[in-house]
Amino acid sequence: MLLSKTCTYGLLATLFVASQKGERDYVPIREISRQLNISFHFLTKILQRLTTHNIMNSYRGPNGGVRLAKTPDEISLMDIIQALDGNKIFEGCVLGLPGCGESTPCPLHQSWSQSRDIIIHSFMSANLANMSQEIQKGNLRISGMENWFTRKDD
Amino acid sequence: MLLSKTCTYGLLATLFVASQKGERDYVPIREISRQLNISFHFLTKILQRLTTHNIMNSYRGPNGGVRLAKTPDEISLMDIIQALDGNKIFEGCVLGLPGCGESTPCPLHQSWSQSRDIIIHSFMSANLANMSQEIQKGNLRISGMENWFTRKDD
DNA sequence: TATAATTCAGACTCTTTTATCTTTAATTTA
DNA sequence: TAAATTAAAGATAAAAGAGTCTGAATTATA
Ligand code: FES
Ligand code: FES
Repeated sequence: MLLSKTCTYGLLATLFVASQKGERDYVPIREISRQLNISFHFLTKILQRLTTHNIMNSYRGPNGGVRLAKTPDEISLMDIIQALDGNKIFEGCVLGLPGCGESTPCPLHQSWSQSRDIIIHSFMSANLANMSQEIQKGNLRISGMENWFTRKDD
Repeated sequence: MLLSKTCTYGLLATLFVASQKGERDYVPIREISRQLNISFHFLTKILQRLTTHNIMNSYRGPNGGVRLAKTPDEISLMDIIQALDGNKIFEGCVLGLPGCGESTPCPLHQSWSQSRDIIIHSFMSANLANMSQEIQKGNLRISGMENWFTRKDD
């Protein structure tokens, strides 16, 4: 897998928060958990990390929850991925050899570095503003059909 | 990580075997282990799986070891990757959502499917014949500098 | 036939990831 | 102040991946 579970959950949750309409300030984690069918406690930990990375703000107590720490156009998917998975996915040799570069290429370096650049560029240029618009229009989905059923709370 | 450790070890070992010169039939796993600095027993299991997938032939006893089951141009890197990591890497949504396609795209589908196609094409078109030539010429490396030191046998 | 070299097979341990459970702290509201 | 709501924090457990260990089976060679 390119992205860890932690990372995909973080991405989905952030996209969910970004695409929330309405005047309320904070979105409760429990609601995100239910809508996206992600374990509440697990999601809490993930969002805590996003909070410490200054991608989210959190607030405790009634009407509390999380919200974006910046405007949606200032947050790229790459920011979230790096906060949760680090950049070990994008740097380093795909075969695990020490070092990665044109000077000492492994057999996959040529094709991989090309693909990698495309992926990195995509993740950096994709920000929450663009995507949340499309999500609100219904052109993009951030959940499967499992949330047609309700998740049992944990 | 895109590829598991199992998979990268399998790729390196296969490339090593393919780039062996000489008239001997089988390459002992212990020698591959030493040259590539991979745990012998772990590598043994990996090569067993490649044997059952008809990528390698094995032979027991003195002068035994493994060899390619087909000619190098008949084995692509994709064959090895699929034998060891399956195709779950290449199929399915990068965000873990059920299903992946143009009809129900997730926010990363556009960029990911493009990158994915490039990667798949690279892995399918790269065969052992091409690569072992380059390795023998010294243009490609299949190990880091750790094999400048000897690995303690396990 | 005895011995050494080698793969095969399975159980086992260790580590990381993923997930759950419980308690604590902060905040609002009545 | 008391009660309810919510995130924070930590302990624990389950699952998967990575790696180790031991013994058995096969084969060549002396
Ligand atoms: S050296 Fe292997 S991917 Fe660059
Ligand atoms: S739907 Fe997510 S990658 Fe295709």
